[in-house]
Amino acid sequence: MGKGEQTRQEIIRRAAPIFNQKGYDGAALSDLMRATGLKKGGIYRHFGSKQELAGDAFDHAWKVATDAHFGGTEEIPNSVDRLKQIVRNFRDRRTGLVPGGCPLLNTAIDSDDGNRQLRAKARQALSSWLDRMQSITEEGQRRGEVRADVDSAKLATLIAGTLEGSLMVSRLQKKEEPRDLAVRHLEEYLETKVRARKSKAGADKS
Amino acid sequence: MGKGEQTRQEIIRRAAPIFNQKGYDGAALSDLMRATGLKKGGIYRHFGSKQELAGDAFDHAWKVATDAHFGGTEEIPNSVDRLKQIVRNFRDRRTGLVPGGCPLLNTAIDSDDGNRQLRAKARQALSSWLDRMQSITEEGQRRGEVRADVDSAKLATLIAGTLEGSLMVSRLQKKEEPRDLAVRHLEEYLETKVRARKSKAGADKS
DNA sequence: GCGACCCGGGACCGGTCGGTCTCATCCAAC
DNA sequence: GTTGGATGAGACCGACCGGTCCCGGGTCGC
Repeated sequence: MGKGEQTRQEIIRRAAPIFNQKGYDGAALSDLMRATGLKKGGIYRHFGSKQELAGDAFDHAWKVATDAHFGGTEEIPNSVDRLKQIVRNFRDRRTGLVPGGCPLLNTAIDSDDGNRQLRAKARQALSSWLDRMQSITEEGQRRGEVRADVDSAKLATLIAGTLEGSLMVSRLQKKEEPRDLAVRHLEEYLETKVRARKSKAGADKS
Repeated sequence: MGKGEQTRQEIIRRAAPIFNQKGYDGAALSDLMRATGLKKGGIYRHFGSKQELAGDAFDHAWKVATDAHFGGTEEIPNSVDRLKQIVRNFRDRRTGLVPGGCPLLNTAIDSDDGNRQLRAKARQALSSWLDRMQSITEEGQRRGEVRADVDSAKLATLIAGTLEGSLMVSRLQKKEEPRDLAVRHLEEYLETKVRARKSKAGADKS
């Protein structure tokens, strides 16, 4: 990686919190200049536009977040346990994330008017998140760990929505309780409505 | 109501969708001028600052929303039924609302950095919303319609968080399904975990 | 019919926005 | 040591920002 690419990555790393905290319009070039220590010329050498930089910054923030939430859960053998761990990570693994709250939530609201590119990125991020959870659920169904009557897409949507909503409430109240509450609620839901019962015979159809 | 006050209200009505869709910074005076048909002088005669107008616009949007969601539910005698109706209204009563999505969600994210005044308004709106749902729950407990072991504050927070999160997902996906999903989920939750069982004797402690 | 006042138009202000361009400097290859 | 591309500084641009102010006109009460 040459020096140019190195600088580019550094700009992205420094700019991501600004965009995540202030939104696209709120993040002025002057803010980005202060955060990076570069002047306009220095920044625009590496990015064709503010939009391009914002897009890369979102990708970075989202990658950091998903790595934190999914990382290390591949080793959990049981699908339901894995989903529960992912949900818990949402509450417990907050350090190292890009400051400013969930990039998806922020960008979704921020790009609700206009900003096509950012909106597309947010949509893609959401659907890839849902896909991952859906896949885990479906694998669990194949292995008999998840009830056959669970709709994997709906489950993923319910989890994502509940987590994101509680996150907004938590941020607004500056309290951790709402997030914790949502996590516990989803844990119980996963345990009682998603996990296949062990004892009862003939629960699945083969 | 004199002409001045009439104009003031008209400005608020016209400005509310702009702020709700574009956010505080995104709503330029030029946008507000176009929406109201007035020039700067005409607007600034009635409001001391953009902040003041934005605050009034938020109050208006929030009032419209809460009226839509709570309106008419006072007549429902059973508390659990009333909560269920409020939840359903969140999905069904979309017409007449200020365009741009939930003002609380938008303003909470929008004011996450800086903007103290708007943030305070969002916090107040949330807590008043929670309070109303909490009061309904507690009245239900007094009347034996709601289980005694339900934590009314936590229930209210869970409902609000779940609804808001699903709303964000719905808006991002431009689909109604996530919102419908959250409503159904909460309905079931209210029915199975909140409503007091009729049959079993000695369920409460007196 | 007159005077006071309420109202809105629109020129004007300093500041900041995103973006462009030129040029000095740095560093590495030869 | 020389040269050439990579790099970043910073002046500059037109547009637009929120906000102020004054003035003309309409509208009241009297």
